[in-house]
Order: sequence, then structure tokens, then C-alpha cells
Amino acid sequence: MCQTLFENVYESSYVTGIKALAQHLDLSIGTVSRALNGKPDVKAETRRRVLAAAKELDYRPNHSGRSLRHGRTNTVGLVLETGSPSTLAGDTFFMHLVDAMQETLAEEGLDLVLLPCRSADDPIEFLRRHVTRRMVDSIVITATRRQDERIAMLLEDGTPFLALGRSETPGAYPWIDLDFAGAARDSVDALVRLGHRRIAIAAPRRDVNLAHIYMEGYRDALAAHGLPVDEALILRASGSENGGVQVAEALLRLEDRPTAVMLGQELMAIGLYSHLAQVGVQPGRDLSVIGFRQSPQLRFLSPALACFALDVRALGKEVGQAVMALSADPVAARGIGRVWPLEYVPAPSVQPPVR
Amino acid sequence: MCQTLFENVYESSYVTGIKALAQHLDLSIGTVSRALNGKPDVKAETRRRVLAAAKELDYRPNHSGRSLRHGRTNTVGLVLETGSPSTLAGDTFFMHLVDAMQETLAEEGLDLVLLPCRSADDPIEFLRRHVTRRMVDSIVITATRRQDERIAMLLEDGTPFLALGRSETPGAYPWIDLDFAGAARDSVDALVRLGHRRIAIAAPRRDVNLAHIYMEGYRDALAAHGLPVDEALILRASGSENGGVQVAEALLRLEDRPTAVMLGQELMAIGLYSHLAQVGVQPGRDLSVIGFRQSPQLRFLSPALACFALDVRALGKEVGQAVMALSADPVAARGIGRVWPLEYVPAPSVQPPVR
DNA sequence: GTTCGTCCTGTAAACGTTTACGACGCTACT
DNA sequence: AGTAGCGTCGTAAACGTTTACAGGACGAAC
Repeated sequence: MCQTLFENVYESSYVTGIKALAQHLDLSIGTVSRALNGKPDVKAETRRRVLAAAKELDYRPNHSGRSLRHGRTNTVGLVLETGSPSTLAGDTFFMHLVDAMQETLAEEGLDLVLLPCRSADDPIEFLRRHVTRRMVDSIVITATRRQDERIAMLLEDGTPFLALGRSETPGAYPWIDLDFAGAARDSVDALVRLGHRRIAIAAPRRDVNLAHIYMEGYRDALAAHGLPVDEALILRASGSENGGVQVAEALLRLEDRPTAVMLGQELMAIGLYSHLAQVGVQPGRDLSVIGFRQSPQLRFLSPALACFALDVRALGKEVGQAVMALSADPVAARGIGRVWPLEYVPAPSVQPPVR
Repeated sequence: MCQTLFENVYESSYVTGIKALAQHLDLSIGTVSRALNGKPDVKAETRRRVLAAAKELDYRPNHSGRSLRHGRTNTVGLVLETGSPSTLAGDTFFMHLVDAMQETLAEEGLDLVLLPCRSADDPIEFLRRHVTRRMVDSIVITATRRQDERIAMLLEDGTPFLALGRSETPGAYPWIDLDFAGAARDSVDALVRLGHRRIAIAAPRRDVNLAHIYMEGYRDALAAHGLPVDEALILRASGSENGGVQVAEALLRLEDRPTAVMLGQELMAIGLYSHLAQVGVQPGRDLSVIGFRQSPQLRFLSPALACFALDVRALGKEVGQAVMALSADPVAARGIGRVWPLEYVPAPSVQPPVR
């Protein structure tokens, strides 16, 4: 029976993949495929045999073949920028986010791969190469800029994508971002409630998006409390530890020193604490400090730093679901725009000002 | 001319990929492919036209199709464990390593993708799914264990792989690892030279490989100096900041307190410093401390921590080259086993013991 | 004028899957 | 008895590429 298959045995000396399975079972590859994929029109006994043989021969379907046949790869890519110290990269926060994302995606049989984009790479060319008609069928971009050409490119290209971070690039696209404005507002509220009036703020350079929104929340909150905005109290520095040092230096140089400072990046606190310690200024007592995101690296600052907590795993799941919605209904997904809440966590670094 | 192509135009209303290019140019897809891939047997004028049209139509070859045709994907995967605080994940060190790796791989037209393996995943099943006959044609595993079943599986499977970290799993396979033994030796040497005799050591749990080698270097170096090994000075704790706290507590509990401690994980220093500060013990003066790897998170410790520096980018390039050697000559590559040097960086946290 | 070579191009098979379709045997109904 | 239906399975096309091979045009050499 089934001579064609025996012919194949003699034609190609070494067969592989599903064909080998079919030969071994003396079935057609079509039937084997159907059995493996749970299609209804296959006898229970046959399916059992196929599954057993697949396990025995350690059959694993070729990803390229499968992707080529369906129009999709069942893989979503998350591009992260190596080299440049972005908000997300090089952070346990990020690892947990990815972990939770993957958990959600796995439920739908989707894989997640991280695409490291070198700082030397052109981010546009990088996306072109990877995304469209390539390894992944949808993509998550991180560390969005206020003007982000990647978004314009992806929109034009029609590639399903999700932005982790807002942007002012025109067009409707799905994004999820942290509530920077809310964090700024809550910071101001907490400080004003304790009696602070002169509140400094530090944020990274202008081109990164969060700085802009964080600033806006700061101004709005001050206005809501009827307080003036003193431009001298608005400090610019990089978001790294070194930026914190610069902020501390700038603060101490001010003639009418503020009684509190809020930091728009979590790592700044480390440099700030360090420099304050050198000059004998104690956080909390001499200067109230509110950081940004909770981070394991901040847990050992003394006195403990007031900052904002968020449920990373829940965020990761939300991101994962948004990505899946992307594939399911690209049009509807374009309406997704979600601000993820940050919860203020009081700590001794914030105290009433000394008069 | 060329009626078959015109037939295609009317048959399928919407064509895509190289076929669309061919139609647009009124050429066969074979010729177009040859022109794009720089094959010699194509007229210069034709090649020019094809290249121009490819750019105009923004043609990007389908990865699945290409991979299916060649037996390879031109992609190497690096699996990193999310969730668990590994040596590499969640670290700017790691990002720089990836950056340098990618730079090297890009020269040969290879892509690098990061495969996040959830802590909940079975690492073996994860590898099976991704590596063999799938998205990547070679793989880099990180955070090797002393007994690592992944290595055994990959060896048996025949998948080209590189281990970032040694293992005692039998078999010849390529690996690159940091010189933990050398770091331990140099630490002991530096401390003994200053007059320290009772030197404590802290390292993570036994199952991770580096701890074992680090310990061995410690014992050997002590023996070389004719010093006894006091088992009470060998401390076990996790490699995290919390581990450092535990180490500090254990140190202070010892009846005959050592004058120095060496830490097998860079993050430990943070917790250690923090706890020492709480009880008024000053690093350097009261207890000399040598950390492990340099890390931006340690830069703001005071007094500055003595630790070990390494050229991350050079290491990344070495890893990249090793991966390429893997594909070129799998047999020869199995001999690769490289210990990457660590350079001792003195700092005020190490001083002569007070008598 | 035939033959040979060179240059260029088209043809078609192949990579490993999935799936629409048809074929076959069997049961059960009219 | 004929046929409709169902269950099961094989066949073959298709996904987008690459490439071995063949073939056509053309010029040069005999």
C-alpha cells in the first residue's frame, strides 16, 4: 500500500520534518499535519499514533515553513534600545514587565522576542528590516520620543504596533504609558499639604516624552494650589545617577533654597542622595525628596525615599492583551490609549519643612 | 513578450513580495532574485533597474521564505531568564554586552534576538521550542548552572550553542566565562598584602556556577599565602542586595570578627553598606570590603568600593566572534573555552586593618 | 555556414507546512 | 438497490524565496 511514500524513501536518503513522521507512520503528511493540529477529520486512533510518534521522534515543526504558510509568525517583537540608557532597558522592572507580557501572550500561543536596537543603528532602518514581512507580525516600541519618526513610519507601513509611551506624532495608534502627570500632581499635593511652598522639580532633557508631561502636571498642580511657578526651580539634567548629582549641585546653588524637590527619574535619587550626603544635607530633614518609580536600587537609600509604586505584572498583562487586540482587530485597537496609574508611597524623605 | 507574467497579473489580483517586483519590471522572479542577491549572471543595466524598483516599491524580502529556502535563519538567539535575578539580566552591563555582540554579528549579516525565558517556563522545553528547526540557528545560553541540563540537551540535539558561563556538565562545548578564580585570588592577594589575615567571603547558593569557582580561588589563594581556611568565614547568601544585608548581619555576629570581606556578587555591596551604616560600622576603616564586578549602581557608594573592571564591549565582541565560529566550524568551535580577565580596581573600601 | 562560447534570462523544483478538495468505504435511509 | 451522508484519508496547491538547469540571442572563430 501507499507506494508513493515508499518511493520517497528511496528517492531522498534523509528526510526530515513532518515528512519523516509521515513515512514512519505510513501516513500522508496531510493527515499527520491535521492530527498534530487538532483538526476534526482524523480518526482518534490515528491521532493517538501520530502524537505518540511525534513525541518519540521528537518532532518540532519548522517555524519558517509554518510562518510561510500562514501569513503570520505568531511572534511579537519588542524593540529595546541597547547602549542608550533608556527608561526601560537595564532594569529589573523591565524584566518583570517582559515576564508578565510573555505570560499573557503565551496563552494565545504567541512568542515574544526582544529585538535589541543598537544605539548606532538607525531606528527606522532597524524597524524596516525586522518588522514588515519578517520575523514578527506585530511590534512593541519603547522609549518613545515626543516627536517619534518610528511611529510615523509604522503608521504609514500599516504594521500593527503598540507604543510603550505617548508621543505627539499625529495619527491614531495604540499606546500605554505611565501616569506622569498624575505622579507630578500627587507629588505637589503631598508636599503642599505638609506646608511646602517652594518645590523644585528635576526632569530629563526635553526630547523624551515623559519630561514634558511630568512638567505639565507640576505646573497644573501648582496652579491648582494657587502657587506661582518659579522657573528657577525647574532643573534639567540627564535621568541617570549623574543627573541626580547635577540636580543636587544646582539646588544648593540657589539663593532662596527650595524646601522640597521632586525627581522625574528614579535613578536620579541615587546621585542626589550621594551628593547631599557629601555636603551634610540630610534628605527629609533639610530637603524633602520625592522620587519617581520604585526600584530595587532605591530600597537601600536612607532615609527611605518617597516614590511611586505600580503593579508591574498587571501592566505587563495589559500590554500583552493590547498586543493581542492589535492582531485581532487592528482598527479597533487604534483607539487604545491607556494611562497606567502610579500610587504614591510616603516615606521619611518627605517631611514638613523646617521654618 | 512574456505572456506568462501577464497571465499572473490577471490571475491574482493582489501580488506581493518579489513577484510584485518582477511584474512591475516585466522580469522573471528568478532574475530579480539574482539581481538583488548580487549574483554575477545578470546584466548591469537590469540590476540597476531592479535595485531602483526595489527601493521605490520598498521591497523587503520575506524572512520565512528565505529561511525556508536556505536551511538557516541568519539569526542567533540569546536566551535570558526573566523573573529570576540572574547574573546578567536587569543590568546595564548586559545591555552593553548585547550591543557589542550585535555589532560583531551584524558584520556577517547576522541578527541577534533576545529570547526571554520566563521563570515559570521549563528551560528545556523553552529551548526545544525555539532552537531546533525554528527561529534561530544558533543560541547563546546565560547563567549556566553547575549541573546544567540545558547543555546536555543541546549537545545531544546537535544545536550549535555557546554558553556564557562554565558548567560541570560533561562533554565538549564552547563557553566563555569571567575569571572568578582570578578575582578571588587577586582579592585575597590585595588584602593579605595590606596585612589582613581573617578574610571573610560571601557567595550565592551552591547551584550557580560562579560561586563554586570563586570559592575555589579563595581557598587556593589562602593556601598560597599559608593561611588557614576558617569555615566560619564562608558566608552564604543570595546575590541580591538583600543577600548583602544578610552577609553584614552574619559578619557582625561572628565572635572573632574578620577584618575584611570579599563579595562574590556586585549587588551585595549595596545591602552590605546599608546595613553597616545602620550599626555604625564604616567600610574601609572598620571592615575592608572588596566587591565583585564594577557596576554603575555601585558608583555612589561611599567610601568607594574596590572591585573588578572588565572591558564589556571587548567581551561582547569576543562572544559574537565565538558565535560566528560556531556556525562556520561547529567541530572546531567545541574547543572554545575562554576565561575572561577581571582587573582589580583599588579603592578606599580596602585599607590596612586596625590593630 | 556551422559550431562554439558567452551573456543573459526564464523555468521549475525545492525548502516544510497547512488546507481546500476530492476520493473512498461504510452506514442508513428511502 | 440506489443514494445521501459521514468519517477518514490522500492529493496537490500554495506561501516567498533561491538556484540548478536549460534555452535563446548574439558574436567570434573555424
